[in-house]
Amino acid sequence: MEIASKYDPRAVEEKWYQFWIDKKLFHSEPDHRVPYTVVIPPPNVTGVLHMGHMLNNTIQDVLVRRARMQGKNACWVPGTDHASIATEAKVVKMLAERGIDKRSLSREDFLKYAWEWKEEYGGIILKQLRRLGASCDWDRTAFTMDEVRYESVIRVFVDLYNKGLIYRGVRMVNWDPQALTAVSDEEVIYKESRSKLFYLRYYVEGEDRYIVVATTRPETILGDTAVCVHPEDERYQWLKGKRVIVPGVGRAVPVIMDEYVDREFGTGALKITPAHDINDYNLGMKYGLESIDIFNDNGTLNEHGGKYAGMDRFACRKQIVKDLEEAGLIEKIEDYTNKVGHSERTDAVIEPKLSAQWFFHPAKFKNTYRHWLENIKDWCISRQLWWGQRIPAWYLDLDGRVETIVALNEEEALKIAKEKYNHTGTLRQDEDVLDTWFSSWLWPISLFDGIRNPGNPEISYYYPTADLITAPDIIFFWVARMIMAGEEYMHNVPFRNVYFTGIVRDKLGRKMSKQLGNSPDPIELIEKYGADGVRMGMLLTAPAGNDLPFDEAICEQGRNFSNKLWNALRLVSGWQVTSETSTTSSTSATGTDTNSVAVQWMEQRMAQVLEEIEKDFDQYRLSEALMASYKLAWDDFCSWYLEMVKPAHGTPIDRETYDATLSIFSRLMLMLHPFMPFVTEEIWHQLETKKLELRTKNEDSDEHLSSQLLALTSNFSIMNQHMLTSVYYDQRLLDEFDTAREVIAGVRNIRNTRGLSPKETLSVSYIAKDDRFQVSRFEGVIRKLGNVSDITAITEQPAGALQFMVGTAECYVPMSQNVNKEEELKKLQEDLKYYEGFLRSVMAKLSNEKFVGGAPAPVIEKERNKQRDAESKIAALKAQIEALG
RNA sequence: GGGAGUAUAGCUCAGCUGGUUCAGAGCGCCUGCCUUACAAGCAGGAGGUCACUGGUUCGAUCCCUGUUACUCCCACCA
Repeated sequence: MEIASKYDPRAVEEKWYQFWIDKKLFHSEPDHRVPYTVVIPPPNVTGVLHMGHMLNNTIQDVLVRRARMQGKNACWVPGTDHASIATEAKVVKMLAERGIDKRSLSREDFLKYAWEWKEEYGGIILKQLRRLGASCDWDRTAFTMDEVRYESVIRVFVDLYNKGLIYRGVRMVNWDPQALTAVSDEEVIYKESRSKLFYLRYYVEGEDRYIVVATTRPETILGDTAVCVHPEDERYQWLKGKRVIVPGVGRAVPVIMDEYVDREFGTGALKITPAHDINDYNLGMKYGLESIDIFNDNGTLNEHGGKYAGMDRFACRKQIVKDLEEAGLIEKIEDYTNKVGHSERTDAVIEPKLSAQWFFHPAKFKNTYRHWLENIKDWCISRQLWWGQRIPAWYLDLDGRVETIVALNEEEALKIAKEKYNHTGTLRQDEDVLDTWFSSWLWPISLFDGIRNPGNPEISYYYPTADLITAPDIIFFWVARMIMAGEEYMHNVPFRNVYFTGIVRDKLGRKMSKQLGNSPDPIELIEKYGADGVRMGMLLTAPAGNDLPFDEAICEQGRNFSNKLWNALRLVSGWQVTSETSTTSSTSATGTDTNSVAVQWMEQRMAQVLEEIEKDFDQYRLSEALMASYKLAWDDFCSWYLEMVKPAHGTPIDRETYDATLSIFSRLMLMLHPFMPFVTEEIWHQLETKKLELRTKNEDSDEHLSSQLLALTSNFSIMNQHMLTSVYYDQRLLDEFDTAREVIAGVRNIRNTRGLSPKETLSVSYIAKDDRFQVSRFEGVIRKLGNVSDITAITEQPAGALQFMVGTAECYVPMSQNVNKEEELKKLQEDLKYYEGFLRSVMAKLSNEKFVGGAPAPVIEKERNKQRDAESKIAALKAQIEALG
C-alpha cells in the first residue's frame, strides 16, 4: 500500500470533476421524481469570483447535492447577467485603451465589440465555479441577453405596456454622470460625507435688505427659480409678494411660502432649483415655477451656466463660492455632515435630473409586499446605454406630435403604424435599453422558457424553484421583483424558501472589497487548501444569516480535515484480514468482543448524529450540520472507533469487523459528501473497490466476473448514492460508552499529571454507588484504550491509590511507587470544597419553603438527587483524606 | 428622523416552551508526546459576574423596564 501521507487535493479534484461532467451527473431532465430546482443568482458576466460568490455557491451546492442524494431530481441552473452599466463601462474603457471613442461608433459596431468582450471574458466566473465543485447543470447555462431571455424581456415589456403598467414620462431621476444613464432609487447609495453649508445673501429686488439662504450646493443657484419660506414664519412675513435677486446671477425670482420648509433648519429660507432637486421639483410643480437645467449629462455646466459653462460641477462650486465671497454675497460658511447619494455601479455622485424615462408601476403589488416595500415607488426601468435589451418602443412624428408604438419588433410596429395612423414610412426606435434587473426579475421563469412558451413541460416541472440563496442587500432589487414577476406570469411565487447569506467581511469586520484589497483570491485559496478545505472554511464561519468574518485559518482546518479522512483511509487500507471467519477466531482476549461492541456503538452514534443533522438541515443550519459531521468523523470514528478496532501491530483484523469498518467509513463519506464532494468521492471509490476485492476474493468467484464488477464500480459515483436517513438508536448503549470514555480519560489524566508512560499497564478498581455506572460491556475497550490490565469492582477504598470520579462512582488506580501525599491531599481538599459549596446551594433551595411549596415535583426530586449525590461524594472524599492523612 | 437586530470563553458562535444536555462547541492557548494512519498529528488541561441596571418569580443567560455599545434596513431637511 503506497499511499502518500499527505492528501493532495489538486489531482483528485480535477479527476472527479471531469468524471462527473463526462458521466453527465449534473444534468437534469424532467422525469417522475420530485424536482429540486435552484437557480443561481446570476453573477455579472464580466465579474470574477469573489468570496461572496464562494459562500453563496457553496451553500447552493451543499443543498443541491444533498437533495440529489435524497433521490430528488436536482437541477441547478447556472448563468450570468449582462450587467448593462458595469459591462458597458468596461467595454468603453477597453475601447478607449485602443484609442476608440464610443461616440464615434454606431450602436451596431459598439454592440459587436461588446459581444466580443463578453465572449472573451464572460465565461471566467462560471469556469471558476467548477473549481469549487459546483454541480450546476452546465448544459442549461443561460445569459440574460441570450435569445430566450432577450425575447422574454421584450414580451414582458410589451405585455406590461399593454396592461398599462409601464409608462413613459418626464420625471426627476437619479442621474449617474459617469455612466451617463439614469439609475433606479435602489441603485443609489447614500454615504455620509463632510461638506460645507454656505449661507448666501439674496437681496430683495430694488431694496437694500436681503435674506440669507443656506445651501450645500451653491452651484445650483444658477438654476434657482424661487426662494421659499414657511408661511407662518414671523421673520419673513415682510417678504410676502416680493422678489429677490439670485446672488451672482442677477435674476429676480419670486418668494413663495410653503409649509414644506423646516423653520428650524439653517435660516428657515430655502432656495428652489426645480431641475436639480426632487423636493424643489415638487414645489416647482405646485407653484408653476420655471425649471432651469444647468447641467450637461456628464455633470459639467451647460449654457445656462453662463460664465461657468463647460466647468465640472465640483470645480464650478469652488469657483462660484470664490466669486460670491469677493462680491460679499456670502454671509458665512459652516462645516456640515450630510449624506450624499452615490451610484452603486460607478460610485459617482448622483445628480437629480429631469428626463424622459420609462417606468414600471408596481402599485398593484402593494398589498402583497407591504412588509418589504412600505413606500413603493415607480421603478425607472430605462437606461441610456446600448448594452442590454433595447426598449421595443417606436416613435412616429405626426404633425408636431409624437405617437408611441410598443411592439415585439419593428415589423409589428410598422403594422400598427399603418393600421392606427395610416403611416407607411420609417419609425424611430427608442435609443435606450432596459435596466438589467428588468431581465433578472424574470430569471426563474425565463430559464425554463416560461415567458415565451407558457405551460411547457420544463416550466411546469421545475417551477416554482425550491430554495433561493442570495445576499440580503438585493432583496429589493431582485427578490421582491422576482416575486412580482412570478405572481404576474406564473400566478405563483418563484421559490419556496429564500436563504439570505451573510456578508463576507475580513477579520477587522470590514466588508470585503476590491478597493480595500482585503479580499483573498478564491482560486488561490483553492490552490492552497483544496476546494473541499475552502468549502468547509466558508461553511463553518457562516451560521445562517450572520455576517461571516472570514479567516483563512478556517480553510486550513478544512484542509486538515480532508487530510485526516485521507489518513483514516490509509490506516484501514493497510489492515490484513484473517482468512478464518470471526466466530472461530480466538486471536486475543481483546479481540472480537471489543470489536463487535465497538461496531455496535459506532452504528448507534452515527444514527444519533444523523438525526441531529437532519434537524439542522430542516432549519438550514448548515454550519451546525457540518460541525456535527466533522466531530463524528474525527472524534468518534477516528479517535475512538478506529482506535478500538485497530489490530495490534503485525496482526490481522477479523473479517466481520473489517467489513463493518468499510461500511461505516463508506457511509460517513455519504454524510460528508454534500460538504466536501471531492475527497469523499475519492475515498468512497477506494472503499467500494476494497469491498469488492474482498468479496470476490473470498467467495472464489471467477476473475472475469470480478473485473467486470470492478469496472462497474468505477462507473458509479457517490453523488447519486442514497443519502442515509436516521434510524432508531440505543441511548443506553451510548450512555454506557460515555461512562467508559470517562474512565479512560481519567486513567489518561492520571498518567499525564504523574508523568507515567502510556506503555506502563495500570489497573483500575471502582466503587459504584448505583447502576448508573456500567462498564461491563465496554471493559475490553477500557483495557485496550486505557492500557489497563483489569477492572475490578470493590467495596472498600484501597490504600495508596490515586483516585478520580466518574459521575458518583469512585475509581482507583493503585500505585506501585509512593504517591505524593501533599499533592493528592491538596486535590482532594479542592474537590471537597467544591462539593460542599454545591451541597450548600442545593440545601438552600430545599430548605426554602416557597421552593418546596411552589416548584413542581420532578424539579424537587432532581434537587434531592443532587443532594444525595453530593453527600455521598463528600463522604467518600472525607474518607480518602482520612486514609491519606 | 423612523424601524429591526445583536451583546455568552482570547476569537467566531450554539444555547428550543424560565429549573441536570445550564453554563456548551470549534478554533486559539497551556502541558506532555515523532505511540509503526495522520505533527495538516496524539493525549491531557486551563479559560466566562452569560453587556450594565432595576423588576417579575420559590428560582432568570432565558421574561419585562431602563442604560450603554455595535450592526443592519428605511427616509433623505436644503
